[in-house]
Amino acid sequence: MPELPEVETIARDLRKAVVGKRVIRVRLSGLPLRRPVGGKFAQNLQGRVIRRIHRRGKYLIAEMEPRAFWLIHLGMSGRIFYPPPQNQPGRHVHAALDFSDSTGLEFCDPRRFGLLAVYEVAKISQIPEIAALGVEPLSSGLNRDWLAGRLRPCRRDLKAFLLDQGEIAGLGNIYACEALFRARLHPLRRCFTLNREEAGRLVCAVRRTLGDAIRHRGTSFSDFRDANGKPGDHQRFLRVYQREGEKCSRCGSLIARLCQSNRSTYYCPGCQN
DNA sequence: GCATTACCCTGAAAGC
DNA sequence: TGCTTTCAGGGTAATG
Repeated sequence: MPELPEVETIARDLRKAVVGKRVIRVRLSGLPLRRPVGGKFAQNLQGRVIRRIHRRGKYLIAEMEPRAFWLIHLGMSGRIFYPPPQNQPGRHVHAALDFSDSTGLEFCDPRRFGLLAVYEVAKISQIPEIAALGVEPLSSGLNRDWLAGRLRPCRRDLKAFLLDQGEIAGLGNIYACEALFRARLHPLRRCFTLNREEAGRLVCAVRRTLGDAIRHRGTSFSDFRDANGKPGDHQRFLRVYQREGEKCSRCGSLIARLCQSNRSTYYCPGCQN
């Protein structure tokens, strides 16, 4: 399930691989993703050259020339193959691009929660999905003062806040759980109850959790693979996620699980409060 | 206006 | 062995 570290890993791979390539053909499955991917999508990509690859939150953005932006969200199970696998026809391939140098790229998404779109706008910030995103967690915008200010009027619990892409862009279930563990904060704590010191702890925890995961090229359970088809390595370093019943590495209590917003939250009842 | 819930989807795992 | 059920979760619309 691609969150910020997984998307960043793919963005870094693609920067080396596809910048400068011209799209000459786009084939679509015709099946809808989060939104239908129409023929206009293919028309808008064909003939354009990939100039830069950006990441914002969990979105990949290919900056095209003449000016347009190709927006990609991997959803739950989206994968990008560069180059596409040779030996087997890809199942669940929803977009296949051919480049002018005879290479190609495929977007595959079994669960179809992903998103593909092209926007002919002047700036990335004019893309509606991007404009709706909150602070980038690895930027200076995420700091103790900013977070304390956002938490003060908020009555939600911390986990829901961390998952809100309009607040902090890029955290999903895995890294929200891990960051709360690292910050020693209980996922059910109401946001407004945090003091400045705790807000500062959470900022550090989010940054370090994401930074470590990027260094390990993301977390792979079943779905995530980088652009070359290789799994990430960070699952070996998770301290609470999917470790229900195991001993906490910090205090020895047993890791517990609860259900929040229909998602599993893993935490240590001994040292998160 | 804010917070919560239901829904979309398919593969993997569990249960029978 | 094979079928059915359950679970996983990102984003969004609907609901409270």
